[in-house]
Formats: sequence, C-alpha cells, structure tokens
Amino acid sequence: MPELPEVETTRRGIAERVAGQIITRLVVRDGRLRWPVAPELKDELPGKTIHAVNRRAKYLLFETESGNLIVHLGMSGSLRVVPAAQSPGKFDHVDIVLASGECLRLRDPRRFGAILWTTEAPGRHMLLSNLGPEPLQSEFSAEYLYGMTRGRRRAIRDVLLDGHIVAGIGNIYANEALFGAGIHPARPAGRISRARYVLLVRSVRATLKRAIRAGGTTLRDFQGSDGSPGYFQLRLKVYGRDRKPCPACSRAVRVQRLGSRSAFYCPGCQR
DNA sequence: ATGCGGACCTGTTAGC
DNA sequence: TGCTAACAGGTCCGCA
Repeated sequence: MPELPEVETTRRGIAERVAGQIITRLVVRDGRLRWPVAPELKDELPGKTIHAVNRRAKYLLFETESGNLIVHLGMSGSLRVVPAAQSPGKFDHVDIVLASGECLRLRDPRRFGAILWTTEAPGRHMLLSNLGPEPLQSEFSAEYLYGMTRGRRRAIRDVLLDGHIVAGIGNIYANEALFGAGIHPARPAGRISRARYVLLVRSVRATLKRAIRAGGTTLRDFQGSDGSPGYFQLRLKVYGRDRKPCPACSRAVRVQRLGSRSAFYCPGCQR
C-alpha cells in the first residue's frame, strides 16, 4: 500500500511525537510479518531513546543511540501514535511502547510489513544497501535514468517500480508520473529520449511532492499517524480511473495488464 | 545480466 | 442475496 508519500506522511506525523522518547517495551501480539519479528528485540529495545525518525525509500528508520529500528509497512501497514492503554484491534500486531504512555502501533492486515533491528549504518543493511537514489534528491536525474536504461527493453513503468533503480515509487505514482510526462507505461525504457526523461523526472518529483502535501493517497485503508486519510486520491488522473475521461483530453482512460499489475494510461496523451 | 513470474497473506469488490 | 474469483499500495527470490 504505502508508497513514498504515504511513508513520508507517516514519518512527519510521528516524528515530533516520538523524538526524544524512551522505549519502555515492545509488545508483539503477532510476530508473523514478512520476516518473523526477532524475539531478542523485546530485550534489546527497552531503555533506548528514539533520537530521530528517518526515511529511506519506503522504510522508516527509528534512530537510537545504538542502532536503527527498520520498519516497513508492506502493502497494508499503517503506524499510529495512540495511548498505550487503548485496546488493540484485530490487526494491530505490534506496539512500541514509549515512556510518555503512548505507543507506536503497527496495524498490518496482510502482514507483508517488517520490523528489523540493525546496529550497522542503516544504509549498509542488506535491504537498503542496493537501493537506487531517492527520487526527490538530485542523484535522480534525467541523465541517470537515461544511462540506466540504455539497451533495456523493460517497460518504463516497471523501471520506475524497481527500487534498485529509483527508490520509493510504487504503482500509483509510477502511473501518475508517466501520465504527467506523456509517456506510455509499456514503452521500452531504452527507447525513450533524453528530452523525455527530463519531463519524466520533473513529473515524478512534482507528483510525489503534491501527494505528500495532500497527506498521501487513501484508496482503501491507508491512514496517517493520527488516523486521518490522505486526499491525493481526489487528484489521481489515471490510476484507478479505467474508462473515465482523461482530465486533459477527455478520452477514456485505459487499463492494461503489465506484468502482474495494472497500468493505467490515456491513449491520447501518452505515447 | 536481465527480466519475468511466483510467493508471502488477508480483506474487499466484481461478477455470476 | 450469496458464493467465488480476481484484485490490491511491496519486494525478495529463483528460474529461464
């Protein structure tokens, strides 16, 4: 579920409320996430102070004095700050209880999320070490994308989804960014010009920034750290809008199976 | 090396 | 109205 804007929305909502807080205990009601929650974490975490909440790709990094807690929300996860005494719902699998009496509560119906601990620099962790650049930073450029895709036949939509090429973009924002750049999602990445990559990089950045400003996209169940939904779904131009009019030319938006996931595009605006 | 499909798991929705 | 199948925001892994 959550792509970069939703994870960033969560980070911003949480950061001030947990920074400087001491972790008093970890409550694991169901540790069967993508990887089982390590039992040692219950002994490891108490007493540590959360100094900052950072983000890399779709990972949240809770920085402490002696390591980082890495949290991924998977497809259906959300993280909220609630009173520790509040009774948990069916899918509220883990609580990180804080000295303030509040806790960070992870809800994750599909259990594709993860909670991991690392004492090395987070960038060196297996899951993070091979990630591509952050799309909102300058390393992600038209020149970079152009260079990465020479000779590649993969669909550009799949390139944008590949976290090893660029981090944090999921299916919603890949589709939206391609619409903004006028590029067909199935177009082979190696057959896109420098000039069009300039448009694409600009569109990726604008799309992500707008989504962050709107608090992310809530299609089904995404909720921010205070339980409120995002509003970017109201601004989606093609994603989820099969057969609805294109906002630019009013031709019907189409959906096509690309790999195992849907690609939405306007047949008039995107080539 | 590249790229594709399968796997993980469960709730919601579309269709018969 | 009820059952079933398809689908969903992610991403690692193994195979061709």
